[in-house]
Amino acid sequence: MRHPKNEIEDNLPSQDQTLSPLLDEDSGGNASGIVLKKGPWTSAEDEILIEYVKKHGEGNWNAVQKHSGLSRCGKSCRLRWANHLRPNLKKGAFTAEEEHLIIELHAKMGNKWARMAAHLPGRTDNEIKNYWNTRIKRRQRAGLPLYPPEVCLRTWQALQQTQDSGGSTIVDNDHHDLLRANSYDIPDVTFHSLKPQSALSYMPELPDISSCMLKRGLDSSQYCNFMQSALHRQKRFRDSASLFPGPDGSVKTPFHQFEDNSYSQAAQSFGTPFAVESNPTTKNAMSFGSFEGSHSLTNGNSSASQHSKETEKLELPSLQYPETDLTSWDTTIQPAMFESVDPFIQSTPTFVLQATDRQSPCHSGLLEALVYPKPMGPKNHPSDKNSNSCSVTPGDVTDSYNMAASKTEIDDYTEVISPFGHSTSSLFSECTPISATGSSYEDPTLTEAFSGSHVKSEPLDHAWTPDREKAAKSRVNFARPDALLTSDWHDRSSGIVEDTTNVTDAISLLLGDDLAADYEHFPNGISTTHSAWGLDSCSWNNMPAVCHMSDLP
DNA sequence: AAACCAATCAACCGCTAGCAC
DNA sequence: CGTGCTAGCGGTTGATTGGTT
Repeated sequence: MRHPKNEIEDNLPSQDQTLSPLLDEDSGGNASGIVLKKGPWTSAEDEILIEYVKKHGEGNWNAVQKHSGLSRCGKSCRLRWANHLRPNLKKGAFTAEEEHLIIELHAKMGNKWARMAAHLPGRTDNEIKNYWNTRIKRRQRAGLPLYPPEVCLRTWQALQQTQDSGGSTIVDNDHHDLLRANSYDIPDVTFHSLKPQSALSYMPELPDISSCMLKRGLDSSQYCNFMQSALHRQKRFRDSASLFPGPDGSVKTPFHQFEDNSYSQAAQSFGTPFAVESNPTTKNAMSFGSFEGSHSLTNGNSSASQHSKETEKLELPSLQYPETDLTSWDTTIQPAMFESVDPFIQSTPTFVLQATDRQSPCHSGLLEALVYPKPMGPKNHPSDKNSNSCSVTPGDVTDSYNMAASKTEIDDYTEVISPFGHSTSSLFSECTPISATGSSYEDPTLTEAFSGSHVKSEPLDHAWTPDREKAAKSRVNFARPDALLTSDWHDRSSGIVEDTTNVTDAISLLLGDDLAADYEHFPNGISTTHSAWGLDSCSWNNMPAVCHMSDLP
């Protein structure tokens, strides 16, 4: 207890306590006219409650006051017992394992604190909730993504697995509904590849992911700016496509993978009307609040009718799954994270398969969201510009695009800026462990660098050891977008990624061709040089298991 | 030393699902 | 089926603490 004032009152609540302003006015009183106390509990009250529960057991909380004389409402008693008095409660800070588990669980469940608490023995929903809210604040300030990238990827992979297990790219209605309940209302989009063998119908469930990522990683203007800019680039590129005719006269541009209507559909798939209006001058004309009918920003708890105000609330929901999908995590998250033999490699690399084979823009969207986490929070002040290479604001991005109207011009940029104001190099390092010396994903120095101010960093809770480093090197780091595009892991994925232009196309679609062009500068798409991206450090991937997801009920 | 600010935590509030009647 | 009660959940508030200026 942190209320010494009350600790002094070591006995039953005094009269002036019960008459204090903390008195429960509305529940106040009860049938017997006893005024119920509110506010901090005293140790004396605790003892009474403990005694009561010993005698009568848990439950029937409203009877506590009746039987024990405790001037507390049943609700308050239940809460006090559940959060502080019941046995086997674990006190103290969360361990690294617990924190990691919370992150995983939250990625899957969202703000289902009670359900999360069920997976953390000795912890209460309140504790977890407080921890998470603190974490949100911290990471917002630091401009860090809420989830480690690999969590997003695993979630995405699990999602894909769920879809694929249905034998169709079209998600079953139930799942679809569940996802939609937490996503923007984004129409399914069918993309047609020019290549007959890869013609596909892509029904992106990604919106759930992307919307979540958006919700947590991008603010509306940034995202809209980016999408508008990207789509504008695509359109512009298409318009000038004759400049790059292919051998058969077709044009190998990312955009030409899509039919014209797909263009606007693609934009619509992001819940925006701006695809049709590709004029960049309208870039700020919309906000997330204009997503009519969308209720996803509210964590899926609000009806579609509650829209405007609530959608503006800062809500950082999850890559939510129906809990029935826990099984899908068994084969994806748990082994990849916790076991030395990485089943990510053993299993079907769903993520890459879909991302590449289908040249899915939505994959790029996920990748995009993963690698372009928006520096959230109010501390995007000008000083940030000086902190590191994150030197362009979202608004500047569009400008940078305009300035970089040609590939040649782009080549002059030594540091290509992501649509969200990150350099292409920094954006990766922002998402991934950076230093070979063991700096974690939550490296405080990074935190400071990104935020431009000193903030409390996330705990360096993932101790790095040489053994872990070795183990990490033996596997693909899925936290790293580049890892998805490189390594012999590709070869295991049925050679699907042999044509890296496909990947580039997908990325190009999202990033815009100029950024993708920069992307192409890297061997195999993105640098495979471990040191360049800090692949040596992989703390998140080496978290020991608290429990396997397969053990979860 | 004082003022200020952010972080943390305990507790409350409103809402809802489940259940019994 | 409707009503009332209870337990539980998630969001929010407010007190306290600790760090910084």
